[in-house]
Amino acid sequence: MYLHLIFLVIPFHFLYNVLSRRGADSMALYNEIADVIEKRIIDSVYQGGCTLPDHETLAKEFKTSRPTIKKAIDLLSSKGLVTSNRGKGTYVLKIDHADIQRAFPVGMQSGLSFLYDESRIENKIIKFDIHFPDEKIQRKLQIARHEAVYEIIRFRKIDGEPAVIEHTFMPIKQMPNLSKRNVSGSIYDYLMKELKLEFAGALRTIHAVIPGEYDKEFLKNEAGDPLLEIEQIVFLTDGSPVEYSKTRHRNDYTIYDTKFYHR
Amino acid sequence: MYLHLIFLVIPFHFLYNVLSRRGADSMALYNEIADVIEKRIIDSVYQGGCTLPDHETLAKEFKTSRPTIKKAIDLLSSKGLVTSNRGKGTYVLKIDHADIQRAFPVGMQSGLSFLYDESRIENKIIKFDIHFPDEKIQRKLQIARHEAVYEIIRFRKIDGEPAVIEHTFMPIKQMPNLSKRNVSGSIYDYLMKELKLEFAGALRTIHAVIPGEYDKEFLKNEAGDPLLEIEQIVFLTDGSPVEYSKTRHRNDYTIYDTKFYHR
DNA sequence: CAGTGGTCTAGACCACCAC
DNA sequence: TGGTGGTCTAGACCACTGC
Repeated sequence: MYLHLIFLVIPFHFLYNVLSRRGADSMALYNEIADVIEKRIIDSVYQGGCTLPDHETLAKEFKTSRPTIKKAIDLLSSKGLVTSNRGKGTYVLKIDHADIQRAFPVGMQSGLSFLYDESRIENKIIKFDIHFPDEKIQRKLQIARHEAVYEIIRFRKIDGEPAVIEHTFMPIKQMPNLSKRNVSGSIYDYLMKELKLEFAGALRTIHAVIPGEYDKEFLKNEAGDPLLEIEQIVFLTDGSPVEYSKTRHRNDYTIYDTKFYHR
Repeated sequence: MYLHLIFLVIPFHFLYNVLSRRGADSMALYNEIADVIEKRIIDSVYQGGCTLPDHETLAKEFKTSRPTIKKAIDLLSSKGLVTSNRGKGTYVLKIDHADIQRAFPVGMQSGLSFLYDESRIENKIIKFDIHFPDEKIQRKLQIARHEAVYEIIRFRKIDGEPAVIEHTFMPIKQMPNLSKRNVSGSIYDYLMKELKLEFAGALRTIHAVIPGEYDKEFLKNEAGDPLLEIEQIVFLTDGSPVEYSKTRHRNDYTIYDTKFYHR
């Protein structure tokens, strides 16, 4: 009888965790729940302009706690799918599904290697150099003037069509043996798979620019056709900058790169 | 003796909440903590490339729980100030303070009213019209073809210098009495203060465009000088779109509008 | 007043890292 | 093995909304 009582006292969440252990590679519960709710929104189970079920109800349905449901909904809110109002409920945004944003992958510069199959991309190296950084590069990469950097200019085509020009500075200390060969494919493939570097994020600034000589020569840019330039600093998970670059895009290839939801 | 024991059993967090009640207008605790930590980063109390104290330590310092500290750190992480690594710690990004991102205010189109004092902005209304929406506008604003919209084209100067041209569509149902007078100042001032509309967020797309006739005429744009166009759908807190617009910026005025941190 | 989302707690278990 | 961040719980109190 005594043992029986003790057994009943084991908390439910312990049993839950043991029975349906979240594996190493599996997503967090709040992530899975967010995905399910997102699918329901896309399938119009929850329709634009209507409210989601309240936290309590969702918590019961997914057999979890309110804070976990809250976190899932916060994710959807940051993606621009729903908006929460204290006292009123969480509304689904009315938006054409074709307009729902696509993520811009971190640390992939133009993101070409992410958006297109490797075989469709063609790289041409215009410059590959090592030298000491000027003041601006020192500041952007937070390095001293005696710490050398690679300077790389690459020109990339998609399906034979001119797409982007990248102008990149990277400190040599994090990748002492970078070669022209590494650079001829996806630099980030090399940095991630070979050097096992891990990326924290990227700070990006976007502007329109007047085509210069390189642009006209390589992008086959019509005179007066504007280019979109993305300037970025990419950071590693230890907080240090690993790249400062400017990437010039022909306008028709940039649409997926520049969609954001702002709260 | 019995009463004494009961008294000790009152949970600490209850006492804490009663003693230092978070007021109606005051920020959430995790927000205040994030601000304190951000200030320490800016003051180099926590330096770029170094780790923050661990969650436990911070929780003790701020007399709060670990999840609250975690939420504060997540905020800083999404702003691009720190990056967290399981097993290793939370690192401060090495970045020049001048580069730290500025927020782009929601629902303010170009954000001019936010960035500049009202007195420095000059508005000229080029078009103010009511008509039925074409298919694209129906889709962007998620309305039926019989629901009329305002079409507004405005040209704005800062300190006498041409800055932006806005081309805006708004459903009349949410603002039946919009007049040319409301539009001559900040539209959002009117929508927020008079109509008490509340905004959830904005979905934005950015691209470079070739100057058209309006642009050349009003922005005094040099031939071939590119413009940055921000296309956006703005949403209310009930999930309905309230604006679809395209805003063309002269490049030199856009720098603060287009800075983002991506994880 | 009931119902909603927003916040916070105290503690637990986990995965991952470095030693 | 000890320390880190990541996740989750069960429950609590709050502010805000709308009846």
